[in-house]
Amino acid sequence: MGIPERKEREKEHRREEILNAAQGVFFEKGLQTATMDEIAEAAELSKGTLYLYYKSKEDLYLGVMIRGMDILHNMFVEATSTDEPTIVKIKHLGDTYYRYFKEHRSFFRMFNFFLNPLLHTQVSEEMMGLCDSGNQKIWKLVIDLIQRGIDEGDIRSTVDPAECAIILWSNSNGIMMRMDTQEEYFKKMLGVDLERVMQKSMAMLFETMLTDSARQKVVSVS
Amino acid sequence: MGIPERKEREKEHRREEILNAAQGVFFEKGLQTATMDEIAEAAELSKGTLYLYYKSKEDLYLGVMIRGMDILHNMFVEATSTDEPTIVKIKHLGDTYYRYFKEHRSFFRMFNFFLNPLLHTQVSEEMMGLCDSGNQKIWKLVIDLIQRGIDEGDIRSTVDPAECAIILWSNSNGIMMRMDTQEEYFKKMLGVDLERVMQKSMAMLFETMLTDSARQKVVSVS
Amino acid sequence: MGIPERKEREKEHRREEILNAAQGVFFEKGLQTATMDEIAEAAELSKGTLYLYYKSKEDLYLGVMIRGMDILHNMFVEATSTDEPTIVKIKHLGDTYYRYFKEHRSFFRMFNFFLNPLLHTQVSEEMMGLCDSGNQKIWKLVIDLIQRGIDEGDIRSTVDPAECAIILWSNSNGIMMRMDTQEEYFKKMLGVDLERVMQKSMAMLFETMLTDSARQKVVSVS
Amino acid sequence: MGIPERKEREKEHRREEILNAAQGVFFEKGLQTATMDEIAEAAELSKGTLYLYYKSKEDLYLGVMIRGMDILHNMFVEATSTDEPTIVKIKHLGDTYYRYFKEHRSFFRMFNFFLNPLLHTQVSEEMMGLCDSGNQKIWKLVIDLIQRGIDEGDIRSTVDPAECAIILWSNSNGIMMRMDTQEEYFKKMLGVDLERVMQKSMAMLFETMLTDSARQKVVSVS
DNA sequence: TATGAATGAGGTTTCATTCAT
DNA sequence: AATGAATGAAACCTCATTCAT
Repeated sequence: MGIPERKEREKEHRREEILNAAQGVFFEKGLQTATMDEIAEAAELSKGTLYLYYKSKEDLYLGVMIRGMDILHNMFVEATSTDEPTIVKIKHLGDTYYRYFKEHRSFFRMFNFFLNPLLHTQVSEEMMGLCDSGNQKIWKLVIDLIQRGIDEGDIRSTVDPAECAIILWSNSNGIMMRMDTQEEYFKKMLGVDLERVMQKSMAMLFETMLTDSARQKVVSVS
Repeated sequence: MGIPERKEREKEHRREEILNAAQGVFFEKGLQTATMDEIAEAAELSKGTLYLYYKSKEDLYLGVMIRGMDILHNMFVEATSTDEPTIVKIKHLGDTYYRYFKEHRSFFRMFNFFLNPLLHTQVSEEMMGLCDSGNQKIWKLVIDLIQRGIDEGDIRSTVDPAECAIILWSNSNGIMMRMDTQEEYFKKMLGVDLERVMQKSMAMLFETMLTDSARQKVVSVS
Repeated sequence: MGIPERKEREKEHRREEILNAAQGVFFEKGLQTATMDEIAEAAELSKGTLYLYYKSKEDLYLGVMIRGMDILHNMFVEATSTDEPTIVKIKHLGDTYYRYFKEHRSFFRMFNFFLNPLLHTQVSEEMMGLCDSGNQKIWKLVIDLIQRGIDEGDIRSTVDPAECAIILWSNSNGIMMRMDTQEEYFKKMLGVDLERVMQKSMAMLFETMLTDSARQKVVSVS
Repeated sequence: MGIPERKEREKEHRREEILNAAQGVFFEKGLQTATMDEIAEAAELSKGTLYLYYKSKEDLYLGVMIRGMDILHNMFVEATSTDEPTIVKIKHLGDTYYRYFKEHRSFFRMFNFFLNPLLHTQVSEEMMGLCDSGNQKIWKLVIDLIQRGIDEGDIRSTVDPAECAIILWSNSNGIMMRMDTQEEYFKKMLGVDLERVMQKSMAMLFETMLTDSARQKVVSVS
């Protein structure tokens, strides 16, 4: 009794070790450039063994990406585990996503990279399922919070919480992608400081969602 | 008399034919999966000839992408070549970008794909220069129009036109990227119609930029 | 017990098989004309496997060449493992090199071909190291023997053994290169028998090195 | 009358220009690495035109090489156009060849490179003929001079002049080839100064050829 | 005569994946 | 469970030579 459990634990442990190795390689090289040889070497395992635990290179990539999603989720949970007003928490979510971008740039990149469907043709369904549910968890957290903002009267009742979440995310994510790869270019070409742009646009979007009564609270807080 | 000119025309024509072939292949397969063999076959030319006209696969890719940028630019020019009020033209730009997304999806994808710098290491400087200038032309057009909106008193003078353009674009582009690959998914998972989201978010952003006096004009127009 | 050893043996065996195949192709076609496809086919292996064992075509070439150097070294060792007088052994070295030229012509060619540094840019450092040390071993053997000839009073003490070795080799090697490619040509054009030329020139060089006392020994021997 | 001659002159002039261009490229890159494109560009002509004047890249290579042979021949003629004793002239030939090696290194290399028959499969018969006759002219000059040395009683009558020429050339050429590519290597590995080796070996060979009476002349001269 | 566009076979090398052990 | 040798298709690119104009 307990032997299969131990085996299971060991297997899980090995999966994590492989993921550690893959993470290092993917961070440095990206999906296309990374090779299974490099990952195997980093994991101090044979290439064959990798395939024992993950069905394809892309599955491995997704495995790492899911880690990144978990990190973001945890950061979101933490950011909203205070006893501040909901409206402030929502603001914190935005800040937190920006912090995620800054501190976990490689995960941010992986995530955006993988949105391109042409680039993952070998993903297994299981992995895709895991990925979806991780994704969903995050959206749910954000949407629920916005809903609560509505319920509490700080966000206009005309706002659809899911739509709102998407807008906030699309906007900030879009700018961050530019920050990631073209911050200099925008600075030179248009004389624009992307970080400031993001702050302003987020503020702008926030404000349009707030009820009149909420606006004053936020002003006094920030 | 005119022989070198004809030669030049023929050469340009051949470049276009190659681009046609490449476009078909890239649209279907993407940069990574497409092969020079396929493009050569589609162009009914030898592979060597391709390299006579374009220095690398990535240059060819950029060549196609620049077509897409030209198309967008032309659509923008057309959309603003009316005698409507500036503020309405700005609104049209947004609609036009959405139409571009709908009607020239593959170009839209190429463009977003190429923003990832990891994926183009073989681009020639000339081609990159062409690409940059095409890009710049579009930004300039949008920014100039916003500036005019400010000058005419319809857009708040506190708005920075470049920042404003970036915000509008980031937001719409971000949502379109989701529409492109995950429209169904968002519908199922969150019950959200992304198209509606985009319309709403654009409207929202627009509104925050308008001066009080302008708001009434727009309302009466739309 | 013994399993890793057997694996190692098999691996070494495979390396040898590949070298066998490469040798055949290089002998026939030379470095430039030989293709990895041909070698792979000759080895009845996939091209990829070749690269598993050798890093480049040039490494493979060096691998074959090192065989040739080993053969020559062994012939030299054998030629000097008699109990004849040193001075006679030195003479035997010359004869042996000529026999090497006759019996291992292709190796002789490879060796001379590879002296041109323009033609090998892809050689790995390991392989180059092996090559150098093989080369050195041969020079050492010759030089040591000449030194011994000096010590024993048969070769003049004014002779520098390394210089002497170089002179002997340059001379014979130079003539052999002509024999290899232009024996007929010299016969027709100048009525000269290159083989005889080589014998004579070697004899001439030998004689100038000998001490007076040694000359009589050699005369009585040959 | 005169028009065909002028045409012929112009054609010859164009051939020379092409050769100038080819020489520059071959000197820098060697036969294998040089491309017809580079040569065409250097010649400010189209690639097609090159083939109008020379049948193949290798013919072009030979064309350049023949220039080098002419240079050497001229240097030899000049070196022997004095009123010094024949035996001194012969010595001068050796020095001249060394000067050729030093001052026209690229020609020296071309010449030795082209001795490898595997590397010229596309040479036309005409070109090969030109090459042979240039070669022959040089050998003849040397051999004739040696013969004169014999006739004048300075070189032993047992010496065959052609054989002697070959020996002298093989020896010096062999050492020069090492000097060209491995001078450092020999210095480090064996502590040998190749230049000194060459001087010594040449001196040694000379001496063995001289009659007793001639030896004293040389001593007094050098 | 001169052009230069077109060819196309061939070059080496890479790497995700499989499978016998 | 783990290995790692083997695969083989495909990748991008080059370049001597030809030929229609």
